[in-house]
Amino acid sequence: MTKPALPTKDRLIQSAAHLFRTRGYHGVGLADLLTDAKAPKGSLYHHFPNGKSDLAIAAATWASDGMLRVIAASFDGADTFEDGATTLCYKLAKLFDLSGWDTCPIASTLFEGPDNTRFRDHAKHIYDGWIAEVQVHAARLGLSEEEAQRKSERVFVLIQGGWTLARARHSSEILRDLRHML
Amino acid sequence: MTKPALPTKDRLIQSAAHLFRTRGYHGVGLADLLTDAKAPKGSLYHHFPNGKSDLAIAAATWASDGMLRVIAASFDGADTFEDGATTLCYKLAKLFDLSGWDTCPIASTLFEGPDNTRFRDHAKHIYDGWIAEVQVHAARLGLSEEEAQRKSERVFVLIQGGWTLARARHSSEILRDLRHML
DNA sequence: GGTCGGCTAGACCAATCGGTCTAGTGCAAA
DNA sequence: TTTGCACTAGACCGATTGGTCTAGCCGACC
Repeated sequence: MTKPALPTKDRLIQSAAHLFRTRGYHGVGLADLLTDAKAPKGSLYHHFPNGKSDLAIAAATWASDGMLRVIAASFDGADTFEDGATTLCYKLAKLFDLSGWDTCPIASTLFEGPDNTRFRDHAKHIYDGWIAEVQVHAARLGLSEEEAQRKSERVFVLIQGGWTLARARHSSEILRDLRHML
Repeated sequence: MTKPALPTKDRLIQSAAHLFRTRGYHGVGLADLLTDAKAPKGSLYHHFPNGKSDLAIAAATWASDGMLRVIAASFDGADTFEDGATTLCYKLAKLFDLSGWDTCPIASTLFEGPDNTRFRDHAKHIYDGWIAEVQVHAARLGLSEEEAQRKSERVFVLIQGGWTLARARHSSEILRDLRHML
């Protein structure tokens, strides 16, 4: 579960991303976190002066960067918007199976934090970033600006909802079926 | 926030549903719960021998029953499936605004509990119940069985994803826009 | 009137929570 | 070699956690 080659800060971020995703922000104690990351408490508060909440923000950002890469990879070789979106659904289905059927890493981390406005603002920022990324590809693939916006929001909504249902069912099938709802 | 007329058990369930929805299962302590419900600890463990986890299941069930009523009310007077689904979107948008922009009560309660299989199985059961309810109305309104299944799953996915985005944005607009994605 | 059981009431508990603080390590620049 | 700083290490803290347990209230039935 741990990667001894990585620097402490990165190990903390990745452990946090993983644990928050599976058990939620409040469901993870510092003890679990530090054990998983093989780091002492002092290191946590050195790298993240505000402790758990700072770490949660960093973990969500890190997870979001990964998602942005998946979106880019899905659309980069695509000929049409539908092709790209379909590839994205398949990639996420595979990711879902590999991850052990966890929740959306952003929602599980940022939707229940103590410092509500800061967490929620960050979630909004991250989600808007995903939609914007899809939108860029939509525009590049020939959609009008208005169409690009509408369709990228729809892709986000479908994926978010599909992921939730997939988690409840322990099956990635619905994620692949999303391609028929584009 | 509390309804002194209601019996203790119901007050506990409704307080739990409300608090779990806003802060998540682990984000709510028994102390908050009991204060909000104006009940002593003894009553909790009398009505729910397994404590917090039993209460969470009951609260999710109660919230789900409300959702089933909203679905039924939306489709009952509808002439077409699209009409019913559109009404549902509007009703949920209004509910979202009234609720103070909370999360889906099922996801926030059941997706991070300690006893993972029991909680997740219950979430699946509830979600499948919602989809089944929509499906019944779809069939009644003339859709073929296969179409009814596909469209009811789609409605669920859209609502679930839309709700998440609405929460991040603190705006119910996207929920109303879902009608264009049906 | 007595008693029995559903329910309330909250003191109490060990365990765990997030966070602070001091001491020490090890590398890099002077 | 010495100094300084980024970082590690974990003991320690008060507060809070979920849960147990005993005592007693109070209305219903005998």
